[in-house]
Amino acid sequence: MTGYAPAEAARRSGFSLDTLRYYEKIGLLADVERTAGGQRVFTDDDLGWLVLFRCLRDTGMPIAQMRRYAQLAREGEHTVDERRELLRRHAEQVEEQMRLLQRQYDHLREKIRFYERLPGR
Amino acid sequence: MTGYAPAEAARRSGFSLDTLRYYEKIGLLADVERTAGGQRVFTDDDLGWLVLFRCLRDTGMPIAQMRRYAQLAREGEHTVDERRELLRRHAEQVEEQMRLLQRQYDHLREKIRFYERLPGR
DNA sequence: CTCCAACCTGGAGTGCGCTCCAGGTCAAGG
DNA sequence: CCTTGACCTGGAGCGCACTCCAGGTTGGAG
Repeated sequence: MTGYAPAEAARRSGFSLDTLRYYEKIGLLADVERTAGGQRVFTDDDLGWLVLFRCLRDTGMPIAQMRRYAQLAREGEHTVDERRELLRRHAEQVEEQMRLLQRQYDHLREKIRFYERLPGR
Repeated sequence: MTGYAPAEAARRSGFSLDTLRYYEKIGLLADVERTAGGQRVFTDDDLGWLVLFRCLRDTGMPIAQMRRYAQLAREGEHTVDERRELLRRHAEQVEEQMRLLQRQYDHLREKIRFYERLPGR
């Protein structure tokens, strides 16, 4: 029964304390356990969710969509198809994002080459 | 002497009219020509800048830095070294961004594989 | 038991990059 | 000339994802 204090959860997940509270407030992270006194105790499961949120956030998924995913997961087994499809559609968008980024990176490198070939240094 | 009306410039650059005006207002795009009556006329040169801004924006450069670059370019030849370095530093950040995106994309694909391997469909 | 760093809440504030609006002006086709 | 759609300005507003704050509570070390 591992439990992490807020500061520890923040350190492990890379999110700030405020962000963890925010994620709970908007219903991304649900039912975070509390001590008798009301202080949060994060479980390994919570940490797992945070790792996923980081992945989705870093790949540009809007919070509303992450919330939808989390919501579906909470509804149980019968939503697995929808969850899988949601992730697949997102993955496609990430692929598009990567292609665009690569393309613009190539432009950028060419622009830099232009500067490097400039006469007089 | 090609000149483009605002709507045409927007179409060609992919930026909205409002964004074009905004870019001029904040000093990204300087000295856009006008008709006698005050309406903007975009040149091929302006369009070139817009293509660059799109590249930089799509690769995540903040507007303040784009403005700095544009400022340097306007100051003349003696800023080429600084401009090149600015672009190089940015390119490095884009590389880092691409690595992160790839890493998180891999996580995402693995998560999707998890769903695909799920027993019972 | 005391202390104090870490935690709590609700709500306001921030930064970014646009986007929209009202109320007027311009200019090209008919 | 007249119409009308594209354009102008200054400034307010928006959506997102946090981030910060005040004022109070908790809980483990000593």
